[in-house]
Amino acid sequence: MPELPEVEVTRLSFADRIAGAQIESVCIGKPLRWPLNCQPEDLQGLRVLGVRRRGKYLLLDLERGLLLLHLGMSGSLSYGLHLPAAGVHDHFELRTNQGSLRLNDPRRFGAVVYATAEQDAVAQKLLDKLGMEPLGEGFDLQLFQAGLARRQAPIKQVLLAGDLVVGVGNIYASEALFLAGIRPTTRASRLSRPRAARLHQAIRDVLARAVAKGGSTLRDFSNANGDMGHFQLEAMVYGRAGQACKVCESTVRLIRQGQRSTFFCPTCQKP
DNA sequence: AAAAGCCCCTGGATGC
DNA sequence: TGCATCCAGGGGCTTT
Repeated sequence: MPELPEVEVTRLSFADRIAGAQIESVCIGKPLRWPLNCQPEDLQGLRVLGVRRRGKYLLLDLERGLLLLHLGMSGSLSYGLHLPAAGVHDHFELRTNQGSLRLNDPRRFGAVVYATAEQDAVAQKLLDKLGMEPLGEGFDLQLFQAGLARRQAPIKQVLLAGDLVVGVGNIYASEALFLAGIRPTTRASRLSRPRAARLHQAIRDVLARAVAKGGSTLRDFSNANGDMGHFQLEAMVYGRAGQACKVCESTVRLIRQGQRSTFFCPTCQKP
């Protein structure tokens, strides 16, 4: 499910309302990807200072330490004063005096992990390997070009790896490569600097537009208010195998790369 | 170091 | 209707 746009849209949908809240209790459901790394009672009484995002992680800053939330493939958050009764796929709930934050995640690839600080071992293990943030100032073109130059893997898989640039998942990798006119199978190191620059811009553009559209809702994504996204309607290639390219009318193709689907237009996207 | 495969888990769609 | 198979927005770990 959630790539950078969906995570950011989720953050924006509840960050203001949870800021300053005091944690009253914490409920745990079935195990997620990793253990919470503290006792639920340890969080009682702490204030939530704010919510940041790093890649596909949400970072809840607490007055002591922070919670790292990851939505995995099927996770979504809901936030409100009166949430409906918890269901079988609700696996974490933070109850505060300003509302409850609840994680629903059928596949349980998501995670909620407590770290005492961003520098502690638990947080660093998860955050240290993350690449540049594509939105904002830190997405340096020269570093991006240099990073691509030393990778022999297909460009699609370099984007998905997340150690060069974060947040680009399976939907937006296909979409960004379409916008840049680059075939997903092209080896990253073979891209000319102008083409790499075009991809750099395409990544920024597609992610920013997706955030503006509330993200993509393929089956069940919604933000913490339950609102669905609309960007999937604007996808140029993702999910459109066999259909006509919206630009040139060639048939959009589907291939497998690293056990994931990749969509591209054989005419608009050059090797 | 980098790349490729496997695996975690549940549910929906499709095919027989 | 029932059952098997495949597929899904991620990414850590192990092996080459």
